[in-house]
Amino acid sequence: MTAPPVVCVLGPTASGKTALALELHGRGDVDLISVDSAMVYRGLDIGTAKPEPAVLAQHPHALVDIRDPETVYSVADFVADAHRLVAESRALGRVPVLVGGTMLYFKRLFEGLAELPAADAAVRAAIEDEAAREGWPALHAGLKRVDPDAARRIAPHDQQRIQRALEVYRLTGQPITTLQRQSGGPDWPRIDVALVEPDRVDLHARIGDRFDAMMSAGFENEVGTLLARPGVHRALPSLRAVGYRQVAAWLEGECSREQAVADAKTATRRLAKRQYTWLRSMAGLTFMSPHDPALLRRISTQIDGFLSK
RNA sequence: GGCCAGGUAGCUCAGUUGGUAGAGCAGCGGAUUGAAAAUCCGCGUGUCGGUGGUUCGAUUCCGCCCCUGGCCA
Repeated sequence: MTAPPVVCVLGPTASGKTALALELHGRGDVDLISVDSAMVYRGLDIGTAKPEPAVLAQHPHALVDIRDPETVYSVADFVADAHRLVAESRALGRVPVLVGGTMLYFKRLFEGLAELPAADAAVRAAIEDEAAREGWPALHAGLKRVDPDAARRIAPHDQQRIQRALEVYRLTGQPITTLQRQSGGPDWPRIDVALVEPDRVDLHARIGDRFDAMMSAGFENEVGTLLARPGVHRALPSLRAVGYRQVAAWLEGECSREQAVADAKTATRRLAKRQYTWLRSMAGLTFMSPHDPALLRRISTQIDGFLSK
């Protein structure tokens, strides 16, 4: 018997991925695995467009609600979790369906993640301290001395990447560029689908309407509840997610509600734009429209083709 | 109907003493290896309301028309 293929459904925010996932799950031999850096957090529900608990009970999604919002989930955590879940699923002869919009997670899952040290809070704090005094371009210049290749591809104000590269160098004594060479992806047979709304204007309209609906559904209370947790603060990845960041700014008096709503919609549109950029850069994707009436059948036929081989 | 103020990028506006125009926001393109819904890099996208006139040349000056807002009737 051939091992089942791995189905990957990638799509920008508000593109209809969840609806497709639920339909695919109806096949019966499918295990859903979420690829979403925000849905991993418990308590981030409305703002992440997470399916209702009743829906999740009927159509279980792995990697949803697996972390508290005061913790950090990383691409390395995801890659490890996804490998384990995919292996478990295929060992049972079932079809793993990875669905989501966090393109970096897909990219690193497909191409492999180098063996690098995990984030180190103390080292990061030290680097941030230096940046506050000298500015990121100064740290970038320092990076240039130990890892010229990294400095060349990282911009002088790209604080996140400068910080990571310096962190890895301080922890290992080796340039991140050298360490990143060792990586390779799994050799699963894959069916990769990019679910993309053909008209960006329509997507923008949907994003606006969806955020308004989130506000009507009590999104500000959700953010308020999160902020009330003792360990939660706005610098956390969970609270920096689109929508959460803008509403938190309003709730803490930095802007009006109206401004927060407008900013949240803008941030969502920009997120979608970056997701389109990822999709265009990734090879081997089959682009499909969420409006395609034969969408489910087309994917299902491909899965059956693999299974009958 | 009369008077006044406006009409310049998707929006809010600046500007050109006459040489076809630029900011902010929005938008678009790109990068992406343990925070990625993050973090960065790049790009003005325009019948200067319309139409005649003056001029070598009009978005700019003049006439008429249209539209918007305000005041007076």
